[in-house]
Amino acid sequence: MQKLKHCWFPGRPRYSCRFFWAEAETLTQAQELFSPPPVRADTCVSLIKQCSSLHSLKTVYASMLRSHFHLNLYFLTNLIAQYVSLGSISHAYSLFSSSHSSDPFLWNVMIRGFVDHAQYHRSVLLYIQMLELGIRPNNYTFPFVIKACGCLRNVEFGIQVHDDVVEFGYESDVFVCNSLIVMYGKCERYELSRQVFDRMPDRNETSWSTIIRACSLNDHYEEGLSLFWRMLREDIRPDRATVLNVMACAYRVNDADEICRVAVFNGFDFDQYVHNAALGMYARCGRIDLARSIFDGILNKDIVTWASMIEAYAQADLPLEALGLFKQMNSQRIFPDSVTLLSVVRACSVLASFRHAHAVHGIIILTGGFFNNPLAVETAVIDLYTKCGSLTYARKVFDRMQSRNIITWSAMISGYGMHGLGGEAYNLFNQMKSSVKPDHIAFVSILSACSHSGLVAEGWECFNSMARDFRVTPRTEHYACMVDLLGRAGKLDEAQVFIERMPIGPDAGVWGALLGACRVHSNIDLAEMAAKALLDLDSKNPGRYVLLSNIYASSGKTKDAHKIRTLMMNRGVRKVSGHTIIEIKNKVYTFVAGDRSHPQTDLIYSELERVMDRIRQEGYTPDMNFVLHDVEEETKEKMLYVHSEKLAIVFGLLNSRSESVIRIRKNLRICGDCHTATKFISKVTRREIVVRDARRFHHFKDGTCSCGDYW
DNA sequence: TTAGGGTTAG
Repeated sequence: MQKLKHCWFPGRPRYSCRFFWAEAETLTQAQELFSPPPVRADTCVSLIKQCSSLHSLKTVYASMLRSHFHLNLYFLTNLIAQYVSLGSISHAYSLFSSSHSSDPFLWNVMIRGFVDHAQYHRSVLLYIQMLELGIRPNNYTFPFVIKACGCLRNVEFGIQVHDDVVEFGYESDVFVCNSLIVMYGKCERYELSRQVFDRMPDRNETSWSTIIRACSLNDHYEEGLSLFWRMLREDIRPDRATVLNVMACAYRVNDADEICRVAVFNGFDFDQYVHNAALGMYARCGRIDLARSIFDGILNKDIVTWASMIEAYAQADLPLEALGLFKQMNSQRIFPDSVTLLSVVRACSVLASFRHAHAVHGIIILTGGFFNNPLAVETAVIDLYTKCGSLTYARKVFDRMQSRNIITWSAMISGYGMHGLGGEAYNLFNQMKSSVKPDHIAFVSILSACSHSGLVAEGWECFNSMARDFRVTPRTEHYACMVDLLGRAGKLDEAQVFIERMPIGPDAGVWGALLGACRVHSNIDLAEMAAKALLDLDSKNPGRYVLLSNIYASSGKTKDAHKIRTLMMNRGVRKVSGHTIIEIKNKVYTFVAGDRSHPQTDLIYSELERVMDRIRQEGYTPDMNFVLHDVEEETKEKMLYVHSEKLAIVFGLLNSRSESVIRIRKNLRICGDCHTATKFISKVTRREIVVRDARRFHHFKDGTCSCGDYW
C-alpha cells in the first residue's frame, strides 16, 4: 500500500488525494487508462479559453500538470483568469496562492477576479498585501482597486489609493483617472471627481461620460447637462453610455427633448437601452404621458422596459396604474425580476393598502424567490407592511429572514418609529449593533424614532455614539432629527443652542424642524428667525410658507399671516392639495376637502353632522386655528368639518363592518383639528382608526392616539 | 488583464 500524492484529479486542483489509498500497480494501470493526453504548449492557452465548464477546465488543468505547464506563469495566469470567469473564485485563489509569484500581471488578474465577484474587501486586502511584498502596482492594477473602493463606498481608502496613483506615476493615465472619477462620484465626493476631470491632460469619451454620471449621482443635474453641451461643442461624439448618463440629469421637458434629438442624431434611435432611459427621463420630467407613449412604442419590451414604466407610475403617485401594468406583464407570462418587484412594492407602499400589500407579498412568495436579489425584496416587503399599517406582519417577515443587512434592520427600526413605538425601535437598534455596524441612514431611523416618541435621553445617547463608536460623521439630517427631538420635547432654547454649535451649516431640514417645534410650542420669535433662514434656503417649498402663516394666524397676527401667503403667491409657489384615501371592499376612494363628488355624498354629510354632534357632546371643541389657515395645504375657505380626513373616516364608518379597523391615508400631515376629532370619533364609535400621514402613523383607539399627541 | 450605460430595498 502506498499513499497517493501526485495523481491528477479534476475535483482537487492542488493534486492531493489524501483520502484515497490504492495498490501501486492499480495506480499505474489507472493512470495509463484514464490520464488525459498531455497538452501542447502552442495550444495550451486556447484550450484553457475554450473551456465553458469547470469540469472541462479541470481536465485541461490535469493535462497541464502532466506537462508541468502549471509552472509556466503565462499559462497559470490564463488558467486562473478562466477559473474566475467560470465563477470559481476559490479555485482561482487556491492556484494563485500556491504560485508565490510576484508578477503584477498575475496579481492584477486575482484582484480583478475578486472585484468581478463583488468580493471587494478581498481585492483591497490583496492590493495591500501586494504593496507590503514590494510588488509595484501598474496602470492595470489601479482601475480594479479603485472600482472596489467605489463599490465599498470607502472613500478614505480610495484617497489613499489615489495617493499611490500619484506616487507610482499614473496620475495622467486616462483609465486610472476615469476610475477615480467614478469612485469619487459613488462616494458622494463630487468635488474630487471634478478635480480629477479638470486636471486630466487627455480625456476620452468615457471621461465625459463618467463625470456626467458623477453629476447625476450627486444631484448636480444642471452641471451634468452643461458638461454634456460643452462636450458637444468640443465636437466629442457621445456614445451610448454618455446618452444614458445625461438622461439621468434631465428634469425639464425641453432638456429631455434636446437630449433625444442628440441621441437620434448619433444613431441611438433604435437602441433599447436608450428607449428605456428616455422613458424614465420623461417620467421624471413629470410627463408620464410621454413616458407611456415611449413604452407603447417599444415592440419587444424587455424586463427593464416593464420595470421602468411600473416604477414611473409608482413615482408619479399612480399606484393603481403601476399595479395594473404589473398584472398585464404577468398575463403576458413575463417572469418578474427583483427590480420589477421592488417597483411593484413601492407602488403598493404609495397605495397604503393592506389588502394589496398582502396580495403582492403572496405573489412574491409564489415566484419561489427565483430572482436575483431576495434580500432587497424581503426588506422592501418589511417597509411595505409598516407603511400599510401592519407592524405585526413586518416583524414576521423580519424574524423569518435568513439573512439581514443594515437596510433590513433600518427598515424595521423606521417602521417602529413611524408607528410611535420608539422603545421597540431603540431596543432593536441596540440588538442590531452586535451584528451590523449602523450607517448614517440607520442613525436617521433611530433618531427619528426617538423624536416621534419623545425619547430625549436615548436620542442623545445615539447621536453621541455616532462618531465616537461608529465613525459615522453626523450630517445635516441627523442634526435636523436632534432639533426635532429637542423641539418637540419643548426644549426650544436647547435646540437653538444646538443649531448655533453645529460644525456644518444648518440646511432647510434643520430650520424646518425648529419651525415645526415653534408651531407646536407657539414660540413666535424663534419661528420668525427660523423662517427667515428657511424662506431663502427652501423658497420653493409651499409647506414652509403655510407653517409660518399658521404660526402667525394662531397667535392673532393675521396681517403677518396674510403677508406670508402673499409672498408665497408672488414667488409662484403653489400649495400641494391635500387628499385622503380609503379602501373599501377592494376599491380605493379619494376625498379632497369639501368633496361632493361621491355618489353617497348626502349620506356622508348627514352622518358627518351626526358624528360631529356626538363628539361635541363628549367635549370636542373645534380648533379654530385650523379654520382660516389650515395645517398645510387645503384651501382656507373650507370649513374644518369638511376636511378630507373626516369625510374619509365617515365614509369608512358607513361602509365597513362595525368590528373592523378603519384605515385612511393622508398625503400631507394630518390637520390638528382632525387629530383631535378622530380621537373623539374613536371613542364614541368604539372603532379603531389608523391614519397614515406624510410623516407617521396614528393609531386612534378609545379616545387616544398612539402618538400621544406628540406629532 | 484595464474605466463609464437603461429599472434597483432602509
